[in-house]
Amino acid sequence: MTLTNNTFIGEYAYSLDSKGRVNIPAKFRQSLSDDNEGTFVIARGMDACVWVYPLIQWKDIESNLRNLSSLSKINRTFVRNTARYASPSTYDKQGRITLTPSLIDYAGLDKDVLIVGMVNKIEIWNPTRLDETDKQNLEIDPAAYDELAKNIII
Amino acid sequence: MTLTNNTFIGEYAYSLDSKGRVNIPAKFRQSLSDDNEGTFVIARGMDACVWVYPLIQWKDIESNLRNLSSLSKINRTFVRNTARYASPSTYDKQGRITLTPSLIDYAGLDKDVLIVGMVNKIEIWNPTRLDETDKQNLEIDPAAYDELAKNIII
DNA sequence: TAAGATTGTGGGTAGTTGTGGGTAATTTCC
DNA sequence: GGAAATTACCCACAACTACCCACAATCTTA
Repeated sequence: MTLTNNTFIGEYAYSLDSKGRVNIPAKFRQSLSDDNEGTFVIARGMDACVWVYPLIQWKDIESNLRNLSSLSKINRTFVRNTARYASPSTYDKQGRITLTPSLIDYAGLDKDVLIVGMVNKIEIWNPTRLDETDKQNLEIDPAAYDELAKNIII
Repeated sequence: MTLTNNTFIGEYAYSLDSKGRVNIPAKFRQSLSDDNEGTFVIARGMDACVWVYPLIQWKDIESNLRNLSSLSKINRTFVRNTARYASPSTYDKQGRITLTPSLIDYAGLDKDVLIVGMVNKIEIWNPTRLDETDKQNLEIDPAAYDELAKNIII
């Protein structure tokens, strides 16, 4: 059984090897549509984790970035911050992508990593950091959830 | 794996040699379409860095500049500043382009340089200056920045 | 339950990439 | 026109990356 293309849910405990490689869960790979050519784009997450986009998702972002004129300083800063830490990575015959040292450092990744499906992208976490982030997020203002309720039904 | 043609993302720490040459990252060269004939146009960046355009991208800019009427003073200044310091540079068999002394001076480049993919162009930075610029950019209006991010980040 | 297929993990190797320097051709300047 | 400086082209090497193979654990299926 496969869900919608390029859709990722669930959580997996995998390991990062000495060469900076992590496995992409088989279910995630199966969900990838062919036009991604087995390629993801890895980038800095807004939280302390690595974001992994299917190639065609990233191309959307890229074309939006392309339309921002570099005459404006805020545009330059935004494009730089977004593109700078992003890099394409195709998975090998064993289904692994290679992370960059810079991203491993940013996310504080160690041997054990947690891979989380975020529907349209994937997150790679250091389990300890995810725990900490979770605790902080418990303090989210209930009013914020009320606001969210206007936008989504579950 | 190849991304979109003439599209550059990621960050690379390379070095400028005694002859003023810098390597163009292999991934960037692979992304270059054939009609560029291995040629870039190097120019002054709006920040304290060197901008490196693929030839055909630069041709677009040229035709845009052509359409700016010289009746307006700001147009004249802008066209002059843009065109004045620009020069083409073809990479050698090892994939390196040669920078002009004027641009090396403008960007304050030393041995260690940082090459940053900016989607439609490349930036070459002195790492120290980029750090400083990053710090200054913290003063950017967060609301305006978030508004930008909201429309682009997936 | 047993056999086969799939999946996650580790490591070796050959090709690619980044960097330095040498030499010949070209340009500049007196 | 000739010397000096600059530029373009070539070669060499070390470090790294991508690709390949191997194996154990898990899941699937008959």
